[in-house]
Amino acid sequence: MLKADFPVENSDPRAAIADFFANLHLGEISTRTLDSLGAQGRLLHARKGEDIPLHAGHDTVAFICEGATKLIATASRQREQIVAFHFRGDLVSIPQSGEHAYSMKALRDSGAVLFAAEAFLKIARDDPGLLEAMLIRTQTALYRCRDKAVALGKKSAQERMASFLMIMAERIGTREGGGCLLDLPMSRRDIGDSLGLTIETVSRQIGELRELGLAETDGRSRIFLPDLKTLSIYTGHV
Amino acid sequence: MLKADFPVENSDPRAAIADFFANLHLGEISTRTLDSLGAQGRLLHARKGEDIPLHAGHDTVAFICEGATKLIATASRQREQIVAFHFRGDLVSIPQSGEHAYSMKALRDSGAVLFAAEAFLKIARDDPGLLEAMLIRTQTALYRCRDKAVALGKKSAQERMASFLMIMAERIGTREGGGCLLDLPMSRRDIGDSLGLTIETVSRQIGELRELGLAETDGRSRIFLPDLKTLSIYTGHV
DNA sequence: TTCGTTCTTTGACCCAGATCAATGATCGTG
DNA sequence: CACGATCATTGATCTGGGTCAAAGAACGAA
Repeated sequence: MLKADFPVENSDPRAAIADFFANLHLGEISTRTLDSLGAQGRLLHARKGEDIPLHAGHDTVAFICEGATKLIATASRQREQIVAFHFRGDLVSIPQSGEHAYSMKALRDSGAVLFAAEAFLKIARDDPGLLEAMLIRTQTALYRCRDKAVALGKKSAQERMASFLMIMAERIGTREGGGCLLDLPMSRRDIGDSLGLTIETVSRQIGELRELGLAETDGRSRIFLPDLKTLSIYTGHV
Repeated sequence: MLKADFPVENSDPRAAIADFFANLHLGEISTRTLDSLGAQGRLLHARKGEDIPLHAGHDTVAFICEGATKLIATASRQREQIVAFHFRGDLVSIPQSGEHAYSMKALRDSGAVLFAAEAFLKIARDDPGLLEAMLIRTQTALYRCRDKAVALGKKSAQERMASFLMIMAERIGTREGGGCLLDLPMSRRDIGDSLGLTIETVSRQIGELRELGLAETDGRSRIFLPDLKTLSIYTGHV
């Protein structure tokens, strides 16, 4: 099991990769491709809060095998925009150079397989299925990022909060009675840094949704959404 | 010539596609792939301000052959977030269904070849080079979108304006003396809808940059940036 | 060139959400 | 299970950029 014995810094990634593909509907994977990926990938585990070190000097491709992570773009000291959250089964690509510096941190104990993007692409070049899977995943990431841009550019604090909860409900929620139960791995600060808001505003917006009967909180991380239908009205979509 | 006789709604896209690949360093393209693309693609021209109709009911892939376009996500009536600007040589993928409705408009007289994403992918599946080109382009779009998310989430109006000008300088600017000359195809409203600001704020920020000696305007569209180095300090990056 | 329309600039004022400041809840640890 | 540290909530106040309003430029058409 991936989570068995932290901290593990390096072991054979082949099994993790096979698992990743087998469980996550990324389609068939040939033994040859698996061997190549196993040889190039670096499996590593990070405890909650720890940094997941990216390939220095190279673009990185990461498979998230287990846990939950945040991808952070640092605009300048003390201004960190969370660009995406990732969960089990997500595939992330991170540029080395560009406008901003990126880093990745574990929100829970997490496992990931990292590749230098170049090496990964070299393998994918010989396996159209892998290349296509990668393309589809990248498109999904792009579409999500565009949605985030709309939220950050055009939505009120309440709309952002409602959208965030709806997205999380879809990605990691569990149906519970008529509603949806969330166990959020990220802090209020993380939510704020993702939505372009402060922790205080996040807290106030959750408070308002609570008063509207659309969210029930339990501790720091559990949120129950009794009525997704009504909540969706508050997202500011058409 | 693409711009010869507007409005042209449909003609053989094969030549346009060949041109697109030949001029824009998308690598080699086989005759077979070109034939397939030619058979599936819809070449269309749009005058300044016109809508570029996307495939209804399908995800769309678009090659921008000529001109300049904006990709708009509509959150709700009267709230349009411009998700990206595209120029000659850009490759755009647009989802049909998702959180928001997307549309594409020409900022100048423009030519584009459109594909139903499914049909395009089917062709690309037999041409790993094309698939890889598509992947690279999609990654570029993702990286740009993340930069936009950082701007929208964490930057002040002035920083967004400076970043915008720097990005445009890189994409469509022409070096002129020690500085850079821009002929922006988009209106102040477009800039505002792209940066999450109002036209008034955009105008005021340009005014401030003018007073700082970092921008000289001439008419609505021409902006000369005499000192990119200093301007970059105002972008809010590290 | 002139006219009319549309786009841009500038000014006055306002508000959503940031900032500052406590207080209260939660949870990991010994 | 009690302590300390971190995280979340709530309240008071401030401000960057939005909104409203009115000139003033720029461009297209005739």
